[in-house]
Amino acid sequence: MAWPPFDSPCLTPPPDETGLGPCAHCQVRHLAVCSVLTHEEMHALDALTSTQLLEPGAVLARQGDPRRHVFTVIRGALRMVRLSADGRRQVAGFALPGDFVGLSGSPTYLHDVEALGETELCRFGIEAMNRLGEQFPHLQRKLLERACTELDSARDHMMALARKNPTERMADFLLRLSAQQVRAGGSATTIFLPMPRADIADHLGLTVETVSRCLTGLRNKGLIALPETYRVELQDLEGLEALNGD
Amino acid sequence: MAWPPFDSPCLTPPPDETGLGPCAHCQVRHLAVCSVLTHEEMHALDALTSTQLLEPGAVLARQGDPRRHVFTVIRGALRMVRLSADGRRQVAGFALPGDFVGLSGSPTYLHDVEALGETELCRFGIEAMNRLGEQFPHLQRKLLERACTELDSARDHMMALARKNPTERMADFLLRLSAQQVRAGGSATTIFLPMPRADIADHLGLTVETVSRCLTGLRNKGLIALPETYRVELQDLEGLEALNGD
DNA sequence: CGCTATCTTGACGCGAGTCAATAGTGGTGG
DNA sequence: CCACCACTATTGACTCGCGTCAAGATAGCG
Repeated sequence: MAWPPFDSPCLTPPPDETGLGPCAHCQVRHLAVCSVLTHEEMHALDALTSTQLLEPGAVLARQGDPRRHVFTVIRGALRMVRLSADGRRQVAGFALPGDFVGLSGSPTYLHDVEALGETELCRFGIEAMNRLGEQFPHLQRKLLERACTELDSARDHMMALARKNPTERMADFLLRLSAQQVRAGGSATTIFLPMPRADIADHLGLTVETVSRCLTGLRNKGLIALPETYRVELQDLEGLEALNGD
Repeated sequence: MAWPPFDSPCLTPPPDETGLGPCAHCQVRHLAVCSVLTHEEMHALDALTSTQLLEPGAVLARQGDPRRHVFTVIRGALRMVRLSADGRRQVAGFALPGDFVGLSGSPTYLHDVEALGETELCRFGIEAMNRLGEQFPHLQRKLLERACTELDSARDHMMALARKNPTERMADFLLRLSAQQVRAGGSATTIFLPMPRADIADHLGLTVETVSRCLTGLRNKGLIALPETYRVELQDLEGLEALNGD
């Protein structure tokens, strides 16, 4: 399988000469749930986490496997995929740097979790996570906040799937990616797509062909440019927002 | 507007002769998040809650209003409705007895919340709720669990909206209602629909006509019976599950 | 340089939306 | 008690947008 060429900045932590643990140097700490912990509290975290490096396409978790770990994405991207018995595919979402993966009430994973491009992440055991949550109520509070935010965006997406046409869904998707990139300190208008068209299609409840047609449609209207297959320039944010509707 | 005839059992709390507060007598305590609190802890709750009775169609919250309260449904049912600028409508979900309404990260309500039939609920201020969460970490933990469960079911529903045909969505919906009723101690096969067809349609991303056609289709296949407009008999659970797919 | 996988573009058909008519249901007032 | 009205649900006929199928274009990789 061919993968989108990844250009994530290489964020190797600097050598530790401060006596602080690796978590204190974490490149995505300001984005991650761990941001609520003090330096001392993070020492407890250091003992419970390990970083993990995934090759493009590597499978982190398989739908149905016992759910033993949760993750924070440090670099790269993940996709969460559900496959039904008859082969229908749905991408529940993508996780970018700073995102927390694993908020679920199920004892087993409900999605395959796969790396898009080379991806680095931070792994916690679920048990450890729960103990940590009881130990540090503000961490649990932060997790609740995250869960609530994700609920809001899941409901937004339900609205899109239920009531928006393909072009509107595409605009919605691009704007969400843009916002996510801005939060991570990136550009609002130059978007890098870490996933192939098929993933976008399965995320938006469309086919690859329709995704392609929508993109060229938006290009022909002058709302976006497509300098490369995996890069989108948002040329008219207001136009896109108007399209997106509400 | 005409409303489905409600037949919720009348669950007036018995007179208090035990010295315990009203929360201890709550009819849905075993279903609600409050179930994790001890009798003593519930005294703190008694001081912060008030029950509220809504007429059919009453509006509890309006999309865009500042989000000041959260709720537990005691009797009846609520719908959460989002309306876009151009009038497209989506019902994000229904809340039945025991359900907690208000998990969100937004400072304003993202949905209209409206009563289906006469509905009784328990109201908490958000501030009070947050303080209570810090005071009782196991309550916050329970809220996190709820949020995670809701996330799972939101993602299930995303899969349905993105990849299932109308009949499959209908089967999925009926089975979810059935499961919800079982949890509340009701029958698995005799389902009461507290909402009109338009709400089902807007929940499943369909039109009223399609909902109607799907129901008669399922009836003609012998999977369900429709003794009344607002009552469904599930006559072949396995058949429905097979239809639902995955 | 050719192989393979992805993306794009085109032609066609079908399933669900739209529009319209009919049937049912509950509420009200004569 | 029944007639009427307003509203919801059901059913039918038609339309069209998106999925399906098929053919090229493009790009990464050996």
